Amino acid sequence: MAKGYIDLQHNGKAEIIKQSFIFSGLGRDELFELANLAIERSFRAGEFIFWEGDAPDLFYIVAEGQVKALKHSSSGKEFIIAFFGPAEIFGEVAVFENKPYPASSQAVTDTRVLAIEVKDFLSFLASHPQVALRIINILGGRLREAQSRLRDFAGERVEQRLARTLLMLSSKLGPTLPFTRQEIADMAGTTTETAIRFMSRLKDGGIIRSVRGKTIILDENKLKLLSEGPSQV
Amino acid sequence: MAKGYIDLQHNGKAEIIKQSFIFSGLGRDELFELANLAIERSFRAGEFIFWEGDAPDLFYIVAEGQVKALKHSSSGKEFIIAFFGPAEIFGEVAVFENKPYPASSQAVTDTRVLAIEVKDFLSFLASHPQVALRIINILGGRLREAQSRLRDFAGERVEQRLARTLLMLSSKLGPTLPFTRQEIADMAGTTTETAIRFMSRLKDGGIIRSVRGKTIILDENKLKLLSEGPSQV
DNA sequence: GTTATACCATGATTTAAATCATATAAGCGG
DNA sequence: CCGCTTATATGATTTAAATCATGGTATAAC
Repeated sequence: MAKGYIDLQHNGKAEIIKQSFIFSGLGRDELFELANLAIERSFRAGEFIFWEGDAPDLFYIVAEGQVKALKHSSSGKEFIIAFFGPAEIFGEVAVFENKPYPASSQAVTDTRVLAIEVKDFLSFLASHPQVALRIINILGGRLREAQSRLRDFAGERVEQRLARTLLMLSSKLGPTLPFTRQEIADMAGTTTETAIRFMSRLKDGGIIRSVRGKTIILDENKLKLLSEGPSQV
Repeated sequence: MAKGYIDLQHNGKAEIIKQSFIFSGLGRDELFELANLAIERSFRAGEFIFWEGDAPDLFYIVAEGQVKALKHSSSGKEFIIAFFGPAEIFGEVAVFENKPYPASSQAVTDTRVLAIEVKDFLSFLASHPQVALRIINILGGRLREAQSRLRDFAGERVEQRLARTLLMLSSKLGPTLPFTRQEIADMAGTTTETAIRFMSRLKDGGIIRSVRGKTIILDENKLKLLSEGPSQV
């Protein structure tokens, strides 16, 4: 096989790996080392990458597309933990504890991911402590946000939860949010109808504009006021 | 100061540090190095160790007593994220991101803690990668549990949430739980009255026995059945 | 181009849990 | 030992959000 061809393939994976926060400080040789370990996989929109409860044998990075992590209640109701875009790691909670994946991961759009065998990844980590520190940073951020959402679910009304969900999504993705009302409802822990009513009020108030399956936030400051809870006069 | 006296003091701190999961693999010299860095502080029951939003300058380990991490809703309602007992680290979410503490920490009982300056701790981490891997393990476990609770809050009824809260506490502390109905309610995201009604039903059903401020779980299997959600006939 | 499905929308009704009210008992502090 | 505070308990009422029902439109699939 022509060397040029191999290098191109490796260069593609290395480029994605380099964009990932936890690896962005690595040198060229280390990036290629990881690229050698990484397998690329493709999934159609709607396909599951792994299921909650599966054995955690692979560590994942999104190369292209969008992935959501989700759990189900005892009655089958879907709850969306997070969305992941290009260069983001996912499935990481299970991997370091050697316990089953705590959530399922599903491709929202047609998606390509890089997968690294856990044993290979842990070996790599052992000799690259700066990557471990980056992972601590990522996990800390995710734990901070999870705690914030827990507090919201325990003690805030549904419209605050919805407003905060929109703000969190826009801080991550920008003002254009590619989500249906049902997906927004599943992240905020409410029903589709409740999310529809709330979003309609935002449209009427000039806070958002939306077309089917996509929401554009026009007035983030008003949304922030809504997220702060009932006004205390 | 007599050397024997210094060693006794160091040995006390080193002993606590050694019991902490993240440090349990360290050698004697490393434990003493950390003990040198650690400051001991005492708090009376009810005192706050730090507040949500404070700058994250210290990393903490419980030496003796019990600490709770808590947040407040926009209406001031208290939500308990977790309890920490001897040898457990806390305040760690903020420290690795250099962002404010996301929750307050309060001594539940009279409590002694060890505090390490963040800059000293990060230096220590940089040269002890096995500690970083342990921290990843701890953060992963906490994130897994936070995601599970998020799913519960979003989609389960209050009695499932209460039953799961009791099961989670007992898996950590054993069958005797030193919590009031209000503390259990604050962890499960409900009101004190709702928790009281639920616990009274458990008493009537022979599942628990309780005395003021303390609950003993008698039948964990029945509690598990209750936690599984409404029976689907 | 047509049909089916998914998404958005609105209204009416139900319900789980919160809220409010009140009472009793246990434990702590002086 | 007494008084006060906190914790547990029960009942009635309210309410926020879920549920159910129905309809319209846009988009995708055939």
